[in-house]
Amino acid sequence: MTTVKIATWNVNSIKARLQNVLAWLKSFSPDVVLFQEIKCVDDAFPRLEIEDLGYNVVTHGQKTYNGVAILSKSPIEDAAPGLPGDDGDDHARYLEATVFGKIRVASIYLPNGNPIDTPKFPYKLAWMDRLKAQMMRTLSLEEMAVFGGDYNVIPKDSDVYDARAYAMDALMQPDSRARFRSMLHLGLTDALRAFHPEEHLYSYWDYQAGAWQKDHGLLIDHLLVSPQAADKLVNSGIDKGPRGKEKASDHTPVWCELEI
DNA sequence: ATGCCAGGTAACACCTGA
Repeated sequence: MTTVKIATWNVNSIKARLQNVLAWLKSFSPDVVLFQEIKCVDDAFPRLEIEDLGYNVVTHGQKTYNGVAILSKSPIEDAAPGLPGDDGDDHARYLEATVFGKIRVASIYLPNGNPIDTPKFPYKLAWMDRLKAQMMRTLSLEEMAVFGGDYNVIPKDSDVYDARAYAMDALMQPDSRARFRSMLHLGLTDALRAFHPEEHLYSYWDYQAGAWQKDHGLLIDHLLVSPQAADKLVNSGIDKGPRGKEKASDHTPVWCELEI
């Protein structure tokens, strides 16, 4: 039996976060990592520093904005950047690959969608439709799959410190939530919730207004796993450690473990 | 009602984020 620990983390710039990331990789020792918002082109990714810690690396980068990456202590096979159907969409928000020879993982940076009265919101919803279509294709393989990332969706009112404060926010609009639920209805399991049903667990705290100190957070980073992966789930959690460090990202890692 | 903070780019201001 092999235990595979898979974590997702929106690092808010890999270059600004490199020392925090290296320290976390050493101490937490995840086997697979899904990064979002690396905010750099592929050639600028600090690949050597991370490879020195025993990881293989694939990136789907972009200048200044977005950008996703996958790390694995195993070889990484069949990496596929981008979502089918996003012709003309130059946002680097999706990367899928196979790790440990048999687990298909995706690093997802779903569009934020604010403000909701601008084209950004319908862009978010259309992107969610394309993501769901890709999930269906991958699920049709009937293998272990983990779709992790910054979904930019607050699934329930109890996943935010003050639902009223976010009522008009794209992260908790009924249209956003319905699409998130429809992904679960494909047969995906929310890996965090499989072990942690408790309310007011967060993965993001704004830099502003002392949100971290007041625990004014949001739960927007999620790991959705296929039935074949759900059968192998043994644990999950949120590692709040990195959010409390100097020069922290505003997100903290969410993780799960599979016994394969 | 607005800005608060942080990062990137490019320039000493503006965009984006959630």
